Amino acid sequence: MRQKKKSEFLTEVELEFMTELWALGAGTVRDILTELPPERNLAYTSGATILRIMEQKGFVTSEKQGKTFVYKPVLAKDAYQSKTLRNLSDKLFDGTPASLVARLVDDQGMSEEALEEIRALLDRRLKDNDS
Amino acid sequence: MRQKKKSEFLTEVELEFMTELWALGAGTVRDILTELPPERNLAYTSGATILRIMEQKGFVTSEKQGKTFVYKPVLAKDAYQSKTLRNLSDKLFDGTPASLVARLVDDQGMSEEALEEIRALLDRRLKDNDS
DNA sequence: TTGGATATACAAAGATCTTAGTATTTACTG
DNA sequence: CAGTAAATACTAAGATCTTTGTATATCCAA
Repeated sequence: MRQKKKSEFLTEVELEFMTELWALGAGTVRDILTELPPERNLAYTSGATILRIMEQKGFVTSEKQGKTFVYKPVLAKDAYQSKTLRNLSDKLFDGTPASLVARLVDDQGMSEEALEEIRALLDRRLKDNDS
Repeated sequence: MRQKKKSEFLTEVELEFMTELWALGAGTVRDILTELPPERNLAYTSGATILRIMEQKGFVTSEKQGKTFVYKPVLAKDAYQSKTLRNLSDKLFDGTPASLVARLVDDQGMSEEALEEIRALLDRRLKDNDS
């Protein structure tokens, strides 16, 4: 018997839509379709269906303004990023976030500034924990 | 018309199998099923099907030993980790890996040890860049 | 107030994913 | 050499994902 799996993570297309919603703060089907790249020719009804499903799954809420639904993300982008990283760390990095960073730092073209920035962030964070 | 999309990334179950293959170096259907958690009651034929599909997709190669196929990852775990991080960075972190690390480090669920480890990693990397 | 444009509701087609069953092949063992 | 255990090959059911069409509702302007 298959479990009715609670979909915790956004699908490819859902992430595409959510990214626009996060940027806009909130928006209608039309708003989002307008933001998508022009070569992404998606029928209006497709967009509407995607958002309706996202609402069913609990990723967004909607509020009717006139005849139109305005959709809003339930989870802030930050929170979803964290959640995703935790999952990735568990599934692909043996649950040790340090190894994830190691991989990133090893082969990503990260600028020295970026590295310094992150170290500063870590220093601040570790100091906070001490206090 | 839907594009025949080349599946670049492992699905959930494929990752589960590939994780065992990476740990084993190489293995048969039986090997992998043995490594899976006991509560994961998967029929033998299911495992065989999954690996056959993974081979079709180019994730593994096989070599027959006696009557049995031995499967081997095409991509090393390191390489797949990198690929995944690049994708995640693009799709969810505006293409800036630094913001990915920042989010990870900000995450409350992270132990002090892990943070120290990451800082050490950055220190080492920054020192290397100086030299 | 009625016609047109735009939005929603619903059904569903076709793809992929996950899982397993049935039939066939293969190798060993008595 | 025949029988059995185990592997492979193939088919397919049922779930989810992506996309769209059709029907209906809603608002605004002439």
